[in-house]
Amino acid sequence: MDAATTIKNHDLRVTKIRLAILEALGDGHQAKPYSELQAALGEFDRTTLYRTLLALIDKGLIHKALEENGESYYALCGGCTTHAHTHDHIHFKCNDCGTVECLHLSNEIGFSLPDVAIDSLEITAKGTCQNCQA
Amino acid sequence: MDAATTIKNHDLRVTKIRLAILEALGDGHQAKPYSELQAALGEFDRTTLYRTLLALIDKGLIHKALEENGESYYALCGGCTTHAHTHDHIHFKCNDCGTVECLHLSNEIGFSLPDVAIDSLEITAKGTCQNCQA
DNA sequence: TTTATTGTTGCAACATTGTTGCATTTATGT
DNA sequence: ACATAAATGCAACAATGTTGCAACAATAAA
Repeated sequence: MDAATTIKNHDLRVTKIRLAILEALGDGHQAKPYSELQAALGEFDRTTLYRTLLALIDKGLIHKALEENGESYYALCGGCTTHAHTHDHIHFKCNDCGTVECLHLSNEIGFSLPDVAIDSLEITAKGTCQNCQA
Repeated sequence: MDAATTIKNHDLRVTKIRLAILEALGDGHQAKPYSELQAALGEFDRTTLYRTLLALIDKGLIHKALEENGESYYALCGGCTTHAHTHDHIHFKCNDCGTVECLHLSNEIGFSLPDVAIDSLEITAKGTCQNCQA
């Protein structure tokens, strides 16, 4: 399914910046920092980028993978999960190259905490990715 | 051990704002958002607060528990772990009251990812805390 | 294809947080 | 009490978040 169709299917109009953002987020398993999106989408107004990201998140096309040092990382939802907003994956950041990836978990993570009811989990692992391992 | 001694033991001079921050962070298992610290420490310059937080993190007295919506949450290290920067706990945020707590894990979380070497893990759980459960 | 309308965009403006440099003040050892 | 290195406060600027509003464009209907 192409990007335009995806956008339509999520109750959004097909516009230049929306196509551009989906294209900028690439193959879908890698999260891009805001600054990189801003640079790549320099032709559009900053506010428009801001609101478009909100809209895409709201409609379930993308998600905020993590926030680090005041910067947000965004990634496609489709690349990670079948159902939007069901993120059964973790985020991995390579300390060497800085790449942030959405990875599936082979095994379920199960643990419980006393006295609290857990709705959702966010897991960020840091280390060295395959490319950066000697 | 009182706050002043703790500060000294970490190679920092004992100053008003440092004592105030440690006091503001309270009993140690609860993380406070920056805005709350800023409000509580309004008598000090914003830059001083900023640099003091950096210093306390650097020396291992506090840690940044999580970042959410562009806001950082800080908590005492001592309340969570014996050794600074060894955070064998997760962060739990209550969706109702907004409280962020550092919680110990009774069981170890073990999982592996193919092709990457994991150095550290950050886990944030969201749900309902004991107080907010009907 | 033209029109209507509703969503979208760009601009201006302001708030908050992060960050650095520098002069002044303060904590601490001697 | 004094010297000195550390810590603070102030000014200034960058980046991101956020809102209002007028202009514009994507879509559906005529």
